[in-house]
Amino acid sequence: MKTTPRTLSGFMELLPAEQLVFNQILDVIRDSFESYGFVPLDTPVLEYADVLLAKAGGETEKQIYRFQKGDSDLCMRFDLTVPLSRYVAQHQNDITFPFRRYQIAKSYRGERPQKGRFREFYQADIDIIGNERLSIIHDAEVPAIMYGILRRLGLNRFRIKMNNRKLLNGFYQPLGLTKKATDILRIIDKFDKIGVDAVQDCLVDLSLSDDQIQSVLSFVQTSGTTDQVLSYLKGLNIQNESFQTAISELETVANALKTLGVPETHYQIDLKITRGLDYYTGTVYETYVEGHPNWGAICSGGRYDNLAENYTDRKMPGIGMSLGVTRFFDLLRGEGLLNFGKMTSAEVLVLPMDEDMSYACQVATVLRQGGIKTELYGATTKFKNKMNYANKIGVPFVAIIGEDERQNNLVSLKDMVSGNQTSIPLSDVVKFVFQKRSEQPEQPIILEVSRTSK
RNA sequence: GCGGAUGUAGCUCAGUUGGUUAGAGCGCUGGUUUGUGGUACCAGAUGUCGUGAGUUCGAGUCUCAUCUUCCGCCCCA
Repeated sequence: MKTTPRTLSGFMELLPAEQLVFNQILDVIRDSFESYGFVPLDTPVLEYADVLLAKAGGETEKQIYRFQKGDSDLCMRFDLTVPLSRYVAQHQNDITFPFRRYQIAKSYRGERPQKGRFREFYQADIDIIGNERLSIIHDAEVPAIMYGILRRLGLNRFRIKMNNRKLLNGFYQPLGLTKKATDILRIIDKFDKIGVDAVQDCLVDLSLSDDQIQSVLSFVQTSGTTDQVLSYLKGLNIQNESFQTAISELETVANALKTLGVPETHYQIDLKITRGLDYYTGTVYETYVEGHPNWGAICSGGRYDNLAENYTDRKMPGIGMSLGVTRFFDLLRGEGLLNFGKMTSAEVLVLPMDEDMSYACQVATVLRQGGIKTELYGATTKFKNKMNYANKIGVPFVAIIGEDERQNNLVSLKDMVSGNQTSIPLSDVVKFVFQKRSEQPEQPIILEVSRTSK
């Protein structure tokens, strides 16, 4: 009896064509992060349980993968932010602030798998950590990076929604709702999902007065352009330091976003955005893909005053955002919006006609040394099968190597899309491939999200 | 943790009130084509019907149990 090959539920595994696209996405993210001067970080998957759970509440403990090995009580990381705070606290004397790090890595949560929810998943995190203070400009810089990434991936119809936690604190205090603010925010967070009526019912259950409910509902439902929302907020005339600070911060961030290259069509102030329950203390973001409200936020984050408070007395404010890559990929794939095609990373497949491989090897070496990803076909089979292989893996060019080519130091290069075949001297083949490559338009990774969703 | 579904070929799925030999499309293999793939035509292979028990002359089909996967809820630090 053979063991049935299988993987754990909630652990994504991809076929070659998909994995290539997934890795392209990771490449774009990594390259974008580095273009803004972020440094890579790679913390361990396993950490001491008491370190990772220094702050955690009940739900975290339920979902975390935790086990004993010898006398050690170990946990698998459930996000990248807690390890970051540990890292920053541990190495604070060796780090130069503001510390800009990115980390693209897997995290683990033992929750019930569902659509777009995995037990092992990639997150792409960026954070900027300050020492005692951190400029508000970074609150605009971080979402600008995420905007750039999504655009580079080929996504156009999305919007980064933002809010400010100080605004919410400042709003609820004069209403006498400070104690209930956490519960209210949790309900408001579901607004787009459950609708205004259900929200109202929930607020009634919290025993808010009718006046309070009306105030809350009309506040969170305020929408419009950035300027409109800002003037609405100013017009409320709430004389509360927190509230006024928030307005000024939102205004600063909105203005800075423009100069950082994010068009107004792609961000907006949305007073329904709350993000989590504690932890965040200033700007908060959630990014939604238009036409896919059921996807939820694909990329979110915000500002926190005190990143490493569980590990050190030093106060380290930070701003960060996280893109859930596994989830994002899975949702895109489910809608058929990913551009799969190739099953190889090679640009050229060298196909020997006969069993004499020496010239074929030479051709492959020339191509590789010229910076062209090249695969050498080694199996002895009928020529038709070799071409069939080339077709299946989706390689753009095939270099056919036979008696004629060998005798004359030529390469017969076939363009697998057009079917055209050209005989080229070996010395020119690298230049020729570069030429062809530059003539082809770059394919977007994500196909335009244009269909209307139901 | 609570609730609802699902399981038949590699994949997506049909399969009648229980009836004798288990079906399609796609994919796969081979051929038409021995230095040229995609399209077309022809041929072929592939199943413990999730698993175990029960009812029955007879179970893919009905009953029970169990496992798997999926979808809501909770939660999302």
